[in-house]
Parts: sequence; structure tokens; C-alpha cells
Amino acid sequence: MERSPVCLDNDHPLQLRRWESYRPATYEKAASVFKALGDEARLRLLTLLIDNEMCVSQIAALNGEGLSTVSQRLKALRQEELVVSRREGKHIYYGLYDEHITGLILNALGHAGEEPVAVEKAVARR
Amino acid sequence: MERSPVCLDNDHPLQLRRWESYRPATYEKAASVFKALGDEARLRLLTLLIDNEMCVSQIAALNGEGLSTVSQRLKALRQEELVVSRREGKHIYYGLYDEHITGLILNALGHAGEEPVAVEKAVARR
DNA sequence: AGATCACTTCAATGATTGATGAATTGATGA
DNA sequence: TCATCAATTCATCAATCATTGAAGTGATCT
Repeated sequence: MERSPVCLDNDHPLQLRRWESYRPATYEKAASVFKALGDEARLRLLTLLIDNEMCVSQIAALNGEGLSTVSQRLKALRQEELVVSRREGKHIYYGLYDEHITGLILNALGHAGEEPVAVEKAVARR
Repeated sequence: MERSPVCLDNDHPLQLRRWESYRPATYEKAASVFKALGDEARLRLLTLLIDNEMCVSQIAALNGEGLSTVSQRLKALRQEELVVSRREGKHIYYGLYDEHITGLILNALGHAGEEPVAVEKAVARR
């Protein structure tokens, strides 16, 4: 690995309390949830489930996608506890895990939907 | 592609208002922000920046990593407007883009840090 | 101006990831 | 019980991603 500069000699004071206060498993878990959300197809699927509890074949038909494609996506979301499933007759219905998930998605879409900000924003924020 | 079942014949009523109300670009942008957050190394780096505005070589030295590794990570975060940079003398200092980012990270870490929930949680929520 | 320093960009590599058809599971209905 | 249907799992392939050393950039200092 390349050598790091030695600017620490110049005595940058640091307070690492918050950074150190989380366990490795916490970072791992939080990152894996974000990763599950970080795919356009999965995010659209989650948004769809805000208004409608739906079965797998419905979702597949609605988007013209394969069953296994949709099922794999739902598996990823289930593993992160973003959705829950429920069998009813021949169908398995999926819905969002809880209201916290709804808030997370709507919040993100709300921010992403805003117009591009001015270049000066990063400076003006202080 | 495999054939979809035809359960739509069974007449599932749907209301797609919210799902349809977002533009493709909105989903794309929101997903790409989540994707940037969905990497453990980047998430740790962001958390570090909550308490400390830091220069690249400081970060690298703190974790025993290469300069270019850290610089590439910061580039990804910059592109999603999660961090801002500022030159001061020989150093370039990085900090979080705004307080909204701080809230997003702390919220996610807070949830991820909770103890594993009971199996019945998904049922009990209704 | 020339040298040095902090950082960024480039390019190559290995590791993950998402989509997909085929095979499988498990519940339902004849 | 046997056939059917919805959904899942498996295995493969292409595409994307993170890391890393080397080369490049641009500001600072003498």
C-alpha cells in the first residue's frame, strides 16, 4: 500500500466518541439495509407496497417481469426485514414490514424529487 | 422469460396512486443515494465525519488505509452530495453535506443497533 | 522556478450483484 | 392420491463495484 502523508504530526485534534460508540455489527446491519434500498427496481417495488399489499404474480404481471425475478427481489427485502409475507389460499401476499419503512421511503423519494440545488448550497450551509 | 400466473383474472383491486406519482428520475436518484450509503466502509466514514471535519490523509492514517482508497470513497459520497470538501492550505477537509445527512445516518444506526426482534413482531404489527 | 506535498484520477483486477430459465417445493383441489 | 398452481430455490452469466498501485494535478514553500 502507498505511504500516507504525515499530516497527523501537525496535531489535528480529534474527538471520536460517536464514531467509536457503534459496534461493527451495527455498521454492518445498517449498511446492508441501505444496500437493499439502493436498487431502483427494489425501491420501486417497496413504494408499490406502500399502497397495496400484493402477491408475487400480481407484481410480476404489473411490470411484465418474471416470477423468479420478483421473488428474488422480495427475498432480499425480506432478509433485511423491509417486507413481510402472508399466505392466503394459493397466494402469498407481501407488504411493508412496518410504518417506519414507509416513512424512510417517502422521505428519501421526497428529497430525491426536489429540483437540483444551486452550486452555492454547500458553501451557504454554514 | 417464464410465464406469469394469471391470478389477475381473480380480480385483485389495486390503487396505484402513490407508486405512479414519482418520476423515474426520482427513483433513480433516491436509489443511488441509498447505494452510496449501502457500503460499510463508506457508512463508517460518514459517521466519522459527523463529529470531525477531516482531511483525506487523516482518515487514511486513522484506518490504516491507502490514500487513493479513501479518496475514491469520498468521490462516491461527493457525487451523491453526501459530503462537501473545502481546501485549507495543503489539506482538503471533508464534512457532511448538511444536517439532514447526519439525521439519516444516526437514525439508521440507531435502528440497526437494536437487539434482534422477536419472531412474532411481523404478526403483532397489525 | 523547481521541489515537495496532499490529493485525485487512471487502469487493471478480483469480488459482488442482479436477472433469468430450469428444477423444486409446498399448498390446494379434483 | 395425483395433478395443478404459485412461489421459491438453484445455477449460470453478464454487469457492476471496490480496492489498489501508478501516474497525474495543482497548490504551497523555499
